[in-house]
Amino acid sequence: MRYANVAFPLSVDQVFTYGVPPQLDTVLQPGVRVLAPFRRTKQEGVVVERVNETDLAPNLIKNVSECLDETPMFSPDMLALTKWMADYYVCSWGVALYCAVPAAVRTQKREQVRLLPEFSGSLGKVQKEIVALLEAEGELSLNQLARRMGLSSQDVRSRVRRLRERGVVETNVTHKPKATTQETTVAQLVLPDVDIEAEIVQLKNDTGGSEAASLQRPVNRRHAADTKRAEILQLLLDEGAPLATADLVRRVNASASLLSPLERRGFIQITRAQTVRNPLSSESIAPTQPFRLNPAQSTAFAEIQKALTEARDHDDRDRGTSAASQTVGRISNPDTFNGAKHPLTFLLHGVTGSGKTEVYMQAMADVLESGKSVIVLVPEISLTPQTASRFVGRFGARVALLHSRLSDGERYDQWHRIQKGEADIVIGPRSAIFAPVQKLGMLIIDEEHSDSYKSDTAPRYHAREVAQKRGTLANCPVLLGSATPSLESFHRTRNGSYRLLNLPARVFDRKMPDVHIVDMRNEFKKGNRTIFSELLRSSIEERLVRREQIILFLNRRGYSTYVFCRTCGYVERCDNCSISLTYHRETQRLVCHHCGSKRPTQQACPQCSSEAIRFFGAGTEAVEQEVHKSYPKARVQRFDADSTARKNAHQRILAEFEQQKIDILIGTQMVSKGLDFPNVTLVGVIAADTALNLPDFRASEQTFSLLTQVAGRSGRADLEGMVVIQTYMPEHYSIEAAQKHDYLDFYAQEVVARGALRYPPFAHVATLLLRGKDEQAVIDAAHAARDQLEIWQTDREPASQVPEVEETSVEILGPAPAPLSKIEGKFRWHLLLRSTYPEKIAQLFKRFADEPPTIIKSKAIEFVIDIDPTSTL
DNA sequence: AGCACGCCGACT
DNA sequence: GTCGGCGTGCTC
Repeated sequence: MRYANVAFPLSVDQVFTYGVPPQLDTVLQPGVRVLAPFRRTKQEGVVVERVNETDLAPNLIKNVSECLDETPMFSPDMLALTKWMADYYVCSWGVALYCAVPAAVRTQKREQVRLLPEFSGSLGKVQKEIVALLEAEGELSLNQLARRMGLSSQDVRSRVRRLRERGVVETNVTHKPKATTQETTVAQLVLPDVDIEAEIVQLKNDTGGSEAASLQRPVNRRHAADTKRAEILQLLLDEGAPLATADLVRRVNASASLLSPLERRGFIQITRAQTVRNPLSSESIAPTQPFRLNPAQSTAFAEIQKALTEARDHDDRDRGTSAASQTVGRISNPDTFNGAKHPLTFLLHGVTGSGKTEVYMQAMADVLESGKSVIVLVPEISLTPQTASRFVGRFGARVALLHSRLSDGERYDQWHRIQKGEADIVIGPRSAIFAPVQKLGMLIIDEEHSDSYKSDTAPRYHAREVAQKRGTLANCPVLLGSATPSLESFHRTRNGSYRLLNLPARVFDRKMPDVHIVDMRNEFKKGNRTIFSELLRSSIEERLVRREQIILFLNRRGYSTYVFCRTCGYVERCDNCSISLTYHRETQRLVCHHCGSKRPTQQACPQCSSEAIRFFGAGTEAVEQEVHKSYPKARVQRFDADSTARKNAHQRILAEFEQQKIDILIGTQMVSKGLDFPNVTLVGVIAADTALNLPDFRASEQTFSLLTQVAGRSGRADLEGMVVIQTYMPEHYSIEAAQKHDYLDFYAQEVVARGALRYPPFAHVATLLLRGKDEQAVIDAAHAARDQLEIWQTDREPASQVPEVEETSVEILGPAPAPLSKIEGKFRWHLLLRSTYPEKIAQLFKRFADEPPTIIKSKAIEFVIDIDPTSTL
């Protein structure tokens, strides 16, 4: 194979053909990252295939300059997976590849600028500034120059280019990896244990002087040092392995200067060694044993186990055929991933508290036993120490935990640990679906309905769909779990593409909490103008008396959701976004929850100077205040993005709640998932219908799911739980179904609504969002986009027409202003595409991305393609 | 996506 | 004749 095709993370979906220098021939396997000459510079990309033929004229072909990996960073499966993503979600292969890898493994380009000895002639003002800076600092990178001068990097680049042409400066481009393996100094024992023990005794005896001796300070100090030395040796002895010196001195609380005498005297050796930055190693977590499964859990587990065994047998039979090579480049319908050939996806539908995690863990143990690995996805929000410790407690150091708080270095090390097979369980958020495990035995997605599995940047993939594809490629089962499955997933159990497993009851026969619906219209009629209904009030009082704990849920941060002038009707709005500002009492600021901009509150109306400015719409801060007012002695804590902003605040609050130092926890979404506190017997939902009123086709599903999840926090142990849901729409089916804990009832009603409107799961939808600062240009672009798509849609060449596919196989709706019509100063319009053939939508969008209407470029309009969006706001 | 190129008006 | 600023189009 003479050439290597390289994909770059550019927006153009195209591979580039390079020559292979002889010394790189063996190492340039598909999947390795390379540096290759690209335009004037070098660019990092990925070899996706080796080929013998090319249409290109030989003189146009350049050679790959450098190979960045000894072994491929992407396995054949991962190449196939990312290719599928590129086709399905409409992005370039290169972008999909780099989305599957942590940013920390990417090389970073730096362009250093250096002054040449002599230069003459006149220079422009900016150029003189550049020269002056370089004279002062010697050498600077382009980015540093840009920052120091407050210019855009393009501006600096063009200045530097001219300086370079005139021989004033020279530049030098380097490509360095962002994170690399870390080396630390470690200490290790070099003498046999007995000798060390003898020395420890020796050192201790020296210090064993009389009390009087301690009055003599120099002696005392030396003795203290000897004690520390003894401790150091003891620690190394106990550890039985080399220990980082930094760790060592920290743990015995000694100075590092004590080490070198020990080395000089030949007891220890101090060397540099590669270390793995493992964020788990410092935590000690109590091991847990498998529980005895109840009948429903056993049945579910048995089914999964059967599939695991079948997958294994299947593997043994077909070893050698690569699933990857068969599927590269084909667009697949997610509904057909698991055709008759691999009926491998399970939906574990278990009510809250039914012990889904235990089923996962026993299935995981089964996979590990066969020498394979498992990826477990959990929603980012529930990636807390509480979740982690459940898995770490069972599987210990085999777990690699990927979470957003990892440093680049930690992420890099975890990634390599997984790749080398040192960790065979990966737990992480949606991006963990790309973890480079070699022998994948199972994929688990907990809380599969969670919208955190949908990426909000290009490519806007859904981890559940990617998991389907990855499972098919690796021939391994996919296990989805939820108390409130997404409509799509449950629908697939009905049409036979998923297998349904049920856990209908809580473990240990615990009862589901009693859910009470309070119609807030009646409270208003009765003259109750406070946030709490009478029922919620009395229920809170009961719990406080009984010393049981309470969670109050409200899906809004801050104090009030809008600020309104009663005289003239003025509402405080964000200048950059089309939403009202939220008043935050704690910081005394009006905050935009979309762009984060803040401004001080006014005493009088900015428009009419009236002082009748009032706050409306309660947020968590208002609930907190109300609780303080009504129950001054209760210990209250808010748990939202504001109160957990500081480092570790998240963990600290949960720990205090667990230790019952907090009576009432007031929270947003953050309290809805995964929290498991036995003493919580009351959950109050302050306003159930905030989400219901959003103009979004998933509003009912969101509401049902949220209510069910929040309600599930109550009565998880021996104490019976109660839930109070306050609403203005008590008759809505998503609220009624949540009251009855009846998912099937909700599904039955929602599926009818979706069918009538041809929304998922009955059709695939996709959106094209156009945004820009010039409102008229955005509107024009949206219409141009619509017209263009319409033409391509009806104008297909006859050859490509499949008889049974109707001419209008893709419906194009809109354009219309997006419900959030302006965000961060950009106006937003969108189109909705709908079809039962997702590949048709992808084809249209692919063409749109390749040849967008001219107005998009000329008027600086950005466009965003979202396939299978989770919301259309 | 970068990033260089080339064009045009402003200024020396 | 140069500099600064910006739109245009290509990348093996």
